[in-house]
Amino acid sequence: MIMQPEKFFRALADRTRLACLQLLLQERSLCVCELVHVLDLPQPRISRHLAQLRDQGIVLDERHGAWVYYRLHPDLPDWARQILELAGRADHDDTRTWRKRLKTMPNRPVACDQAISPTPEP
Amino acid sequence: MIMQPEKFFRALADRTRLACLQLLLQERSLCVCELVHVLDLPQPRISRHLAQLRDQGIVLDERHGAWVYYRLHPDLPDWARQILELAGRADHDDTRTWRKRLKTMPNRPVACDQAISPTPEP
DNA sequence: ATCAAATATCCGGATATCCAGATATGATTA
DNA sequence: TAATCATATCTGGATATCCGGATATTTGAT
Repeated sequence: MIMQPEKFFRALADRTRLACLQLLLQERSLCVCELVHVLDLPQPRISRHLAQLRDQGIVLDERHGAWVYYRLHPDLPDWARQILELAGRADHDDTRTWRKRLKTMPNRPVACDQAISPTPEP
Repeated sequence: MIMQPEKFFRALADRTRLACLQLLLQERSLCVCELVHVLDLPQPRISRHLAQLRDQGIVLDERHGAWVYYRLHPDLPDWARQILELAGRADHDDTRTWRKRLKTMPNRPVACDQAISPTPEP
């Protein structure tokens, strides 16, 4: 897979996409509803941007039942990952806020590489 | 100076600007006509993009006689510099080509931090 | 088969971006 | 002062991008 810096930067040049990618860098994989909750943005907007990232080979999606989990594409070149990392450090405040919201998300589905079935209620 | 990653990425999301910045990272400072020669692009286009980068605090301009020399803004945060560095490594072929063109540029003006006066013809 | 949840896509419209070409400004030289 | 080189800006038009809201689609449960 070829990944030109110019294209990659264009992908990062949007609030929503940048936020999604930084979250995906930290948490191994997230489903759409988690991103919607954490970022507090309309679902179609998240989906649209994720589709864009998928089409560019930046993220990968994987369906598990009703949920679709996204993660950084395994073949994403190192330089691209490192750029994300640097950006994450630059707006550290945001990422910390997001992390907190993720932890307290109600009815959060389980991670896709841990199980398939939805959250069992106690 | 505040520099948000999103804004910075937007600045890099253009062929012309990205090329200028990578050149400025390698060569300490360059004037418009050098960039025009190396990148082989119309002068107004280079000027326009440099102005954009200046307005965002990414580069700094300094007039020396008829020439205007640009360089990366000294206050540009480290993370931003490192991102440029990584991008430069990613399209190494381009940067090498540019470097060669710069070396062979005819009537190249002297660097702004070495002298002020225009190129003395032998 | 029906319903609801999770996700994806379509449709307009508003806005931003990029460019080429013309022209203006500023500096140097004759 | 006139001419010229280096650089900057303006103008309009083509294209891209982003968004909200409506609507499909897919899936799991009843």
